[in-house]
Amino acid sequence: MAKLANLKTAEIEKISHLDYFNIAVSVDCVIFGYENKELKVLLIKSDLEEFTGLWSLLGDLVRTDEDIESAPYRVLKERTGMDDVYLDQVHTFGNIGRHPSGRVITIAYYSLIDIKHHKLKLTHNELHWHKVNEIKKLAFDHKKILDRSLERLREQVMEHPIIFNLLPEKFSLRELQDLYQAILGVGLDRRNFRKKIAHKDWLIDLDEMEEDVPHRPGKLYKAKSQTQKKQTKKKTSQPEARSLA
Amino acid sequence: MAKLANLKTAEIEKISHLDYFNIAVSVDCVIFGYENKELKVLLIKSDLEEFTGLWSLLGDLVRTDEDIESAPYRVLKERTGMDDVYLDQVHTFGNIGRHPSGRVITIAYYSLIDIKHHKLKLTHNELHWHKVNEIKKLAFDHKKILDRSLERLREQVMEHPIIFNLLPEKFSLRELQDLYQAILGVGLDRRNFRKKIAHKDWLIDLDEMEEDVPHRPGKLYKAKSQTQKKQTKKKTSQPEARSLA
DNA sequence: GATTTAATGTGTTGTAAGTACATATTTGCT
DNA sequence: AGCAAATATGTACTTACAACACATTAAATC
Repeated sequence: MAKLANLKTAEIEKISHLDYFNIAVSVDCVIFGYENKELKVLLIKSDLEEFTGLWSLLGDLVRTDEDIESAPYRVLKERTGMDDVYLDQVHTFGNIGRHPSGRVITIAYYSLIDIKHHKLKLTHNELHWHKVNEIKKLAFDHKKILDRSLERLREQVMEHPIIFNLLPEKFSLRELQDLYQAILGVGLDRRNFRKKIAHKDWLIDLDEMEEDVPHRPGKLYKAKSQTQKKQTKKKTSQPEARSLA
Repeated sequence: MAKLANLKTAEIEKISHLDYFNIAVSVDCVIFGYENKELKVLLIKSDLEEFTGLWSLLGDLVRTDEDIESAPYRVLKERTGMDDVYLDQVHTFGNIGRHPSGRVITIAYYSLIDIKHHKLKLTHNELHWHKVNEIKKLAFDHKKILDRSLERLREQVMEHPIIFNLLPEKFSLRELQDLYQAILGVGLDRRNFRKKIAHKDWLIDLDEMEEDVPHRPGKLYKAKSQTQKKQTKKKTSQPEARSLA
């Protein structure tokens, strides 16, 4: 372990192994779900004395033999049993004092899963879904991580077809709109919303109707897969003057 | 160092210190500059045998007694002598094999500095500015880091007044447009560009003119500071239905 | 079976932003 | 004086966004 990064060699060799291998690396997952028109996040009771009574995100130390991208998948798999999940790296947090037991930096990921579809072991774990809106305080710096992740989700959800990971396979436009509203925290005009979604080329009309609803049933849609995209589009937009907005 | 992250206590205690403190943490800085209508990045000759002849980003291991956000500032200060720089975290890279000497994950930052304004010790360091467009290969996974940082810069530069960090204090609209074009890699219509910039409330008209240019001189502007923003604006837009575009 | 309720499913119109494009003006240079 | 190379600004067309109204459908109730 002679040379690391871009330090000059002489500089490095004065440094013992332990001087630099003193930072632990963890991942934390902000697992979003959606239920009853509310955005939720999966939390676990903190097992640290310093944080008794507080909830925290699901995380784990990164193993020395796994890519960091693999770590959040492993956490998700272990905790929810799901392994085909949407995951996106948000930010890395590493202030000196963020972990009471030592120097631990954490790489935050957010994940979108369909609450109904997973099989949590909610019983023996102290694992619960919490309404995002009602969370005031979390263990560690996890509230800050949550806030940042929600901010990122709000940015992403506008431009990328990821929101469907929070819904069952078939859904109506009303359900989709309710979900957008829950995430963005605003009300949307139904007619404008539908127009905007319609020309995004994200949906497939299933020619099926909602059932067991106490009103006129709406049409059901499912998300178009990546490969199904842009088949109806006339041409690919060629590189031209990009907007500055 | 008994309990870490959210592992169950029993699980933790089987694990020795060295099992988990085996990952080193570094930061790498993608330092962007602008010169001769071209976007450039500051690189150093790699001092690793595996990468002889290749260039790499400026980086260093994170010290155990500094916040991770402080590390890139330290690197910038050491290498360029500048300490009032724009820095933004981009992404954390941590594949197992990314560093030939051991397990090192790196947190990437990009920085925007005014090439003319800093005082590099370009002589005794093997430090040089490279045109971003012409970079094909770098040491480590630094090409991937560069690509990702440029992508982020392109996103940010549209919506936030950060581009001015690449320019001298006073600049003309043509210089600004050239810079946008260099970053975005596209041509922009001069008249539309000016209109768009004009209503962004980012500039102060200095009532000065360019000098020593071999053509009609343009007006000079400087960037409006954050506190000077929105004074001319009529009202703050209140929370309403957010766009989905 | 007629009425009420609570949704779905369009359509229109005004405004703001984006795009393409043309002409006159100012300075330095020869 | 005339040319070269920019600045500076305006207009018409088109597309996206926001606000808003009405007819339709199915289930539940009377």
